[in-house]
Amino acid sequence: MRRDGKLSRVLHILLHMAEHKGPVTSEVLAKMQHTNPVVVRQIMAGLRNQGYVQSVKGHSGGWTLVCDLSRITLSDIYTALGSPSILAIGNRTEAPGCLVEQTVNTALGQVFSEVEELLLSRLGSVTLDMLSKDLHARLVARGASHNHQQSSHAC
Amino acid sequence: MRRDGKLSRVLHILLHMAEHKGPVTSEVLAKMQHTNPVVVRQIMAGLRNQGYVQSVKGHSGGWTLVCDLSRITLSDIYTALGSPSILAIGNRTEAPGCLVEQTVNTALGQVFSEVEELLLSRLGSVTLDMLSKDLHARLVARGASHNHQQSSHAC
DNA sequence: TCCTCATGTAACTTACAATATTACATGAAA
DNA sequence: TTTCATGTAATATTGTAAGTTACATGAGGA
Repeated sequence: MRRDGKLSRVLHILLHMAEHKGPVTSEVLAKMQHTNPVVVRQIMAGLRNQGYVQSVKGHSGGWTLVCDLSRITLSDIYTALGSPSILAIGNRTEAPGCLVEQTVNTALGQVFSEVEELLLSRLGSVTLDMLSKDLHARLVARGASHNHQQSSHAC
Repeated sequence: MRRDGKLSRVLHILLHMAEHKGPVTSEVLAKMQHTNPVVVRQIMAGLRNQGYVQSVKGHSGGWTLVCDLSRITLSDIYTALGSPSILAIGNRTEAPGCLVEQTVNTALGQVFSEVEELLLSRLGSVTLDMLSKDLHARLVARGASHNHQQSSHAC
């Protein structure tokens, strides 16, 4: 099954923006992800609507972070992306009136809800700030203590 | 993303078989699920390999349960199906050397593992027997206390 | 003013995995 | 020996994420 990579992708983008002074264009972000600028804009649209980032058109335009990283959790981001489906397995509903199907779907449905709840709660316990601090620790560990302008995560 | 419905499907099949004396053909099971007999055989192959069901060819052949329902959990079934992917969201690996990507993937990876662990543990806590008892409770609740031969879950 | 840069978005194409179908082989019972 | 049923490979269909194209909008700069 094909897995939705939007969350992973947008976090990569946000961390990059946090390291960068000034706006970043969709084209730069797209190159970083080996994808298309339009895909970047589509993903970022949700974050813009929530006010987490800002986009500016024209010369020296692009995307800028406009939020406090310590106040945004991964579940906020997940929600801004439109809460894509979490589970790759699900219930069939071929015979809605069938008691057997109802039995199965109720049992599985309870398990699935519990799992989704855990996922959201775990995502809610991680802030972007925590990820950013983790990134800096990795940069130091790699010995990449140059200034950020020509930082070592060109990707 | 398209969700894998094998687990839901195979549980429906197993509960049906539990209600039925004697072998059931793939064709009957397929009609019940509004699908194709070949799909049923493919799904059931995994269960047969684990010894949970038996298949017999030719006249009055078909599928039979050959296990104690109280000793088989939903996670056993899930495993017999080949442990299909659980999560619909995942990490991208466009830039494996990138520290940003490593940071993001590590954080998400931990969450994902925890979630998968919970799912397997919850599936492991439900036996087929429990589902079967639940089904009977529903049959009684509907007032379908006729004999099982012409039971009300024709689907 | 006009040109260039950048986003905004709809429409369309591609890629891929789950499901469905076809075709034919195998083997058991009537 | 005919019929019924499974076993399985090969192929087709379908649903969805991702990628692409095309064009509109709007903000500087020459």
